[in-house]
Amino acid sequence: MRIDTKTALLNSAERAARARGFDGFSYADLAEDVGIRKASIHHHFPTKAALSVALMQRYAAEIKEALAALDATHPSGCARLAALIDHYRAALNGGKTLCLCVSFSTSRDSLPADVITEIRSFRQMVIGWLTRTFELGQSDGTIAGVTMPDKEAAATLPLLEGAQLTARAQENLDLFENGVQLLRQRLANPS
Amino acid sequence: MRIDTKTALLNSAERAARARGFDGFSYADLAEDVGIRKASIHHHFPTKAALSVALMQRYAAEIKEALAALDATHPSGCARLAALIDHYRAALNGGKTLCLCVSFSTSRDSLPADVITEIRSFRQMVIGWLTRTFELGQSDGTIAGVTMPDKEAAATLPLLEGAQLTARAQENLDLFENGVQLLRQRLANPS
DNA sequence: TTTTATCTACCTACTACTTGGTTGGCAAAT
DNA sequence: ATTTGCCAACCAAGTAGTAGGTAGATAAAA
Repeated sequence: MRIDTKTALLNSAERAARARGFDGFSYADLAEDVGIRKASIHHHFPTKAALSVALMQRYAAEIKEALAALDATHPSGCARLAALIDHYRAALNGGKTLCLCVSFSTSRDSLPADVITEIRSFRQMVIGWLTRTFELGQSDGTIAGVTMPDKEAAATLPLLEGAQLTARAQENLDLFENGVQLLRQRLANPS
Repeated sequence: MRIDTKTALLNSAERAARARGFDGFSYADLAEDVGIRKASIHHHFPTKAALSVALMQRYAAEIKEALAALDATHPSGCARLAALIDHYRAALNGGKTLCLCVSFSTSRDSLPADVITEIRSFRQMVIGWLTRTFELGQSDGTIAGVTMPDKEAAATLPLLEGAQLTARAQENLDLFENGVQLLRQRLANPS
């Protein structure tokens, strides 16, 4: 099944951005990857800034769906949290890529204001989800030691992102696991 | 007092790298900042890769000294940890810069292998220091809830780094504080 | 002390690409 | 007929770097 060029470009750009950051890839990289001329990309994305907006919006929509799916398929707080940890681990692609939000954050000065706003919304959304998850884990007793779910959430997202960074720098998933080990140990019995 | 050009270049490059990442600044930026011709920079740093090595080595040496100074001036576990948290907060420069290690991590594909190795050593050094700090905090009773100092350390560095990322993306120090709030609450009475 | 040689650190001019983008055109699909 | 999506050709600015040269400082020799 052939996908449309615009989607192929978004996929290619996302891989590149998550591996090398916004300043680390160019339209020439995408052109080669997708198999069209560099100038043709402008038909779909007139500027690199526009591309970054599209990337971030798509990424946020996708994780929104993913979080909803986690809610639907995991009944307990601990199971949900474990699933999110695994989601962040999987986003590493064996240590080759980061979450888009993370990779964009260090080159935020190169990004349009819209994307900075989207990044903020993205993090707020995930922290909101984490807050509810810690609340659930507190009430169903499957996450140990939760006294302030909102503060747990506010600490957990930077932990996941920082652990991604470490693992990405060394291309080593064990380093992600080292970072989240204590958190995993608080989970009753994720299933 | 005039500093030597090489040091001025390192200072300029460090500011730029910590603000915009390795791929986000060029020799032209440094030339303008320091006030010499771009081509002259090659006299001091033959390649951008060599510059990155020098930057990382200097940064690691500086934080090594900083950690030793924290040890000397803060007798309790909680005081030391609080001081490190403040160090990472101060490295944000009001939200304008990141720790060099963090800013380099997302563009690690652009960096020489030596720097990747240095980044790993840097993080190990900080985690080692954190481990000893949590051990101290456990034995002197000034950090609450420490059962496994090494695992605490392994979680704390990514938390600090992730919290930096969040604050940098939005240029808002409150977001750093939100991330480390729970950790701060475990500190008895830092002084 | 003066002169000479060497070193350091800068310069100009240049290289070979590379970057994100513009423009006009054409072929295929609708 | 119109729209979509690609092309080639091009643009101006930018990238990391090379090479030869010069001025000033410093050290060594006369």
